[in-house]
Amino acid sequence: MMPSTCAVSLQDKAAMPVQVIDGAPETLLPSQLQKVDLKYLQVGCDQANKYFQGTVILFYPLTKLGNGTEFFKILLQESENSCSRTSSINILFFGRLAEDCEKVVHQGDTMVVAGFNVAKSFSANEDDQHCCQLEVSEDAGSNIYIYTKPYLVTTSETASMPVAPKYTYTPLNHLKGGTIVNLYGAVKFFKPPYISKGTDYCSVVTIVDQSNVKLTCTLFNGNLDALPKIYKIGDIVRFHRIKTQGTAHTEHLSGLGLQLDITARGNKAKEKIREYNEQMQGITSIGFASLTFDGTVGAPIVPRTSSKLYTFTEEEQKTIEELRIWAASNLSVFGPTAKLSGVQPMLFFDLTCQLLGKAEIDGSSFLLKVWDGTKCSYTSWKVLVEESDLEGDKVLIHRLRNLTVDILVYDNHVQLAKSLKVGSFLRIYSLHSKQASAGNQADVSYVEFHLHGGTCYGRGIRVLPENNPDVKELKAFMDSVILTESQNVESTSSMEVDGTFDNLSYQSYSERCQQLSVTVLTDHQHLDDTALNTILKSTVPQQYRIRAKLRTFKPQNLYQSVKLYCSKCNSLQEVPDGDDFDLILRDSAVTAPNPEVHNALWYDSAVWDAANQGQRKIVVHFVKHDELLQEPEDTLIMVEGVTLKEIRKLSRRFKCIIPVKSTKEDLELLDLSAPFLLQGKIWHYGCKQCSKQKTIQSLSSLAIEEQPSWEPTEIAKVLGIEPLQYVFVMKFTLDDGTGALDAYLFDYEKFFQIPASEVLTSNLLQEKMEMIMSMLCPSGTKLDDLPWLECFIRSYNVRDGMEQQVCYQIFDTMVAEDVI
DNA sequence: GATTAGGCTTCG
Repeated sequence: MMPSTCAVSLQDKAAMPVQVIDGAPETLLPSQLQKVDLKYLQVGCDQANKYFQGTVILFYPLTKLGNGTEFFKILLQESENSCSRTSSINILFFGRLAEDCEKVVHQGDTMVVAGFNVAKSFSANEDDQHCCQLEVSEDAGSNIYIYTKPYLVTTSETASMPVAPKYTYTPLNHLKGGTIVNLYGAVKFFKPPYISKGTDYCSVVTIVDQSNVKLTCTLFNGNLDALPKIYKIGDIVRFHRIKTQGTAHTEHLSGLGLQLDITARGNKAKEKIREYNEQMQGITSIGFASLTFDGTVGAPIVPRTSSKLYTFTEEEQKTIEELRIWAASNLSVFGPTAKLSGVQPMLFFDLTCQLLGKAEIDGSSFLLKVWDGTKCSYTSWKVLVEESDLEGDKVLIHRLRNLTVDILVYDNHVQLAKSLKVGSFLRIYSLHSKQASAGNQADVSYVEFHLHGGTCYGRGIRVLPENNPDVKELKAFMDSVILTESQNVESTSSMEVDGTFDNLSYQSYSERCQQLSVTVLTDHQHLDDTALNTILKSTVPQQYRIRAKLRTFKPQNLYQSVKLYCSKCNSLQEVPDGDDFDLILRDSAVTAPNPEVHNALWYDSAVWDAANQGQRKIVVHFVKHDELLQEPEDTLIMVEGVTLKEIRKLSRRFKCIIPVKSTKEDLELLDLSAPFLLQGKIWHYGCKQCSKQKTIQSLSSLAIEEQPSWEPTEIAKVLGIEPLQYVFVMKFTLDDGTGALDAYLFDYEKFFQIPASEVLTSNLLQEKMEMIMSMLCPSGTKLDDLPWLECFIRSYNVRDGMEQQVCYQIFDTMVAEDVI
């Protein structure tokens, strides 16, 4: 190959059909050669001494024809756009020329084709492609000159390249339909790239320039990066090779020899060419390229592009700055951006944020957990999601839970949302902050964040690069937030007992806290914690997972926490103490036993004289089974005339004891202030309000059963008694630093793993419960040093006369096993 | 190898 100098004539190089020359084409071409204009190119014209010059837009793979001849095809765009609607033409290479050319040609090269045949094109189906094609081969004496990128220079090369770019830019008021043009404009409106229903990404961009004429461009590309990187209204764009379609279009068809061609392609083609909405529009055509610049006046002029090669001159810098200045005063660039702290309900706004977590909700909705370093001034909703479905750093999400908002994106945005990487910075356009409040609590409202389906108003999501100035600013702010936050964590951790936390990461600290939780959830583990202040502001009823400390509890005397509860009338009552029972027993002992009711079919009766107690007689009725007495430990007895001391003694021996007294006709239960059944240390009471007592004879139905189990519930049932249940009722004052609330614990056995029915009669169980409470809430301890409790609570309304009150109840929670 | 969308807020 010849050295790349300019002082070489074409004739000297004629022996080499494909030449690569590093220089400007005009300086090398002999004067006798005439440049042809596509406008005047026709089949049959004499093409001797003619050459065509264009830019390589596209080339196809080298192939072999049926006869074995090498074949290569490129698309050349006329270097100086003649404003005709045909600006490009196919060049077909045959034989050695095809091979040689394929080896050296690059997209963007300028090519001069001399010595060609003109033939009718069978593949020119684009509106801007010429109906003819140029055929070149060695046999035809063709010469190809390739000028490597004389018009395409990078900014760094600008200084050393004396060749000025030849691009011309059409002002928007000078646009004609059906042309391929280069444009500058300020972005007045845009839709961030979204996945179209076809095969490409689509982005709609409306630009405007100093002529105040706007043009809406519909841009397609299979490669997301090839679409303009517009981040906000007011950005400046430069489009190369954009095709216009519009009103003036049909006028230009005449005289170009295209009318016939279109007719030949039928009505469908006509339909396609017809303008949309009688408006000029821009559309991507082959070779479309764009540069995007920040629209801020005075900001560095750094083009955003995926292309490594692009022209860029000082003159263009001037154009951009002029457009910036014009746009600043003529374009409303105040986008509806907002920080979370400034979010108002019922608003559409653009949010710049970082993605912390994501989760698929269903086919048409997707959850994004984001933050922007500020705290939403409204209570924002939390979308329930299985923890296992949530992608992201759960510790970080938990840590930033008060600064994080949940956004649901719908329909067409789901696919894009799925592809987002956790940690990336996003701008979410036209995000809807929707106020929601539930029913009777209109004053307690919260904000939901939706990115509705569709692309109206530019609704969509765009990933911002890390070097974006807004992202840089956001990151710096977030770093300061994290630092402040972690200092708070440090100060908390340094108070921890062993003092070894100080150098641990937040994650270790968090894990340690997790371990230190003295309670565990028995369900709902997948739910996120909700801050107490959020709960206090939220509608009722709802359920939450919380993490809080037990500041104090009531009653402090733990025996007072055990109550009797009727699940039928929801009443709670104190557990009568032994003295009450003793009095009732003494009272009933006054009534003499009735010997007439002794020894029935289903029980045997035995009478004793109470030692040293005068007239008092003790009667024990042994309930039989299958007409036989059972072993004492399986036996139900009914007793008359006993004292508390005696009945306790008996209850150690017999499985079940029913205290009774005699009437004239039968035996009957004592007053329901007394237990209707004693089983070991457990005394069973019935609800005075709900019980409808039946006769003692009803017990016989149980006695005849094959294996009478003497279950208290069954005994109660046949006797018409509504049994009361032992429950722990306590009030926990919980505090998580954001707020405090009183939550009731209403527990039969689960929370403490101690049956409420047994605790009053067991010193061991009482000690155990005291120990547990001293673990949950050690007395004389500062809040910071208290252990964490993981709890599940529900809110509910309680009507007290005219007043309605919100209450909270702990459930599905138990004391951790290692605490017990 | 054409098609996609064609600005103008919401089911959730």
